Amino acid sequence: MPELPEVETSRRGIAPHIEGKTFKAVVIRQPRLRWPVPDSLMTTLPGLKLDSVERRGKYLLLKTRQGTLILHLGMSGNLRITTPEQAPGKHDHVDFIFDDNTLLRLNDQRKFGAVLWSSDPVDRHPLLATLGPEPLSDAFNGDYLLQRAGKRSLPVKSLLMDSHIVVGVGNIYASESLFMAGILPTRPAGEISLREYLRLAEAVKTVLRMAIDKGGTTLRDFTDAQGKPGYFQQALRVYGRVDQPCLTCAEPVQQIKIGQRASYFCSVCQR
DNA sequence: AGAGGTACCTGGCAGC
DNA sequence: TGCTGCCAGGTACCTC
Repeated sequence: MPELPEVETSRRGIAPHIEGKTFKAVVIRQPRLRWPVPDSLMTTLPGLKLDSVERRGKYLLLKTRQGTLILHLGMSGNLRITTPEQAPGKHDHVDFIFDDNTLLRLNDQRKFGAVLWSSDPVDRHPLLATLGPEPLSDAFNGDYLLQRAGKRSLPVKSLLMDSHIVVGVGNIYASESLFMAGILPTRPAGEISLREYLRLAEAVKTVLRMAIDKGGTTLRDFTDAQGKPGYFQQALRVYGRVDQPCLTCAEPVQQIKIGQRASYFCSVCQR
């Protein structure tokens, strides 16, 4: 799925088309996503003005004065700006139609995504309240990582992918950031030095910023709001490159499983 | 508290 | 061709 750069690409793609417009109708073709899509959206949303499209971690927040529509793209979700004349495809589960007939369409083959409504302040929603800091904020830095790692024994890659530690870093960018920082993904989080965590925090920021600049990574089906793929996959240094030469030292890139997820690294460049 | 595994779902691919 | 098993960008929830 969409990790932070892909969600941010979606946000930037949809925002200019829908901000300031008023919801006219909601069509729910498939309510069985990660959690049931609430029926009440069909009566609650029409007539509400969308003030802004924001992002918290991998959640998109469509804010109105009366509450916030929370969208999550799961592993395979996509948002598309289109029109009601465009017939829905197989996995087009929910449509949001605005007063000028602009249509925001959620497609999600694997149905791990979510569409929820929060009438309370959205940062207090149970899914958002316990999230870690944004990786591109000053709150995320080497000192913070060292403090959160404590004496924990879990692999540093798993720490980085825990949204309660830091949001937005998924399986691709965890491998890429650890490569850039020169740290083995298997190292116990509690045994990593401040110096290394300072490097790691900077690497995470750099990798995410570069990926956002390229419109995200498209491995199979991620596209932006206009249906175009991202281009960061061309810049991946280790992810998906098992047995291919390391771009720094030519040693073959290795693949192992960490917490059931494929993890890629160079055993020479990362220590 | 922390670590590890399972579950949700669809579809593509390798291997037999 | 068809079956089986495995894999995929996430993450809440369960058990130990």
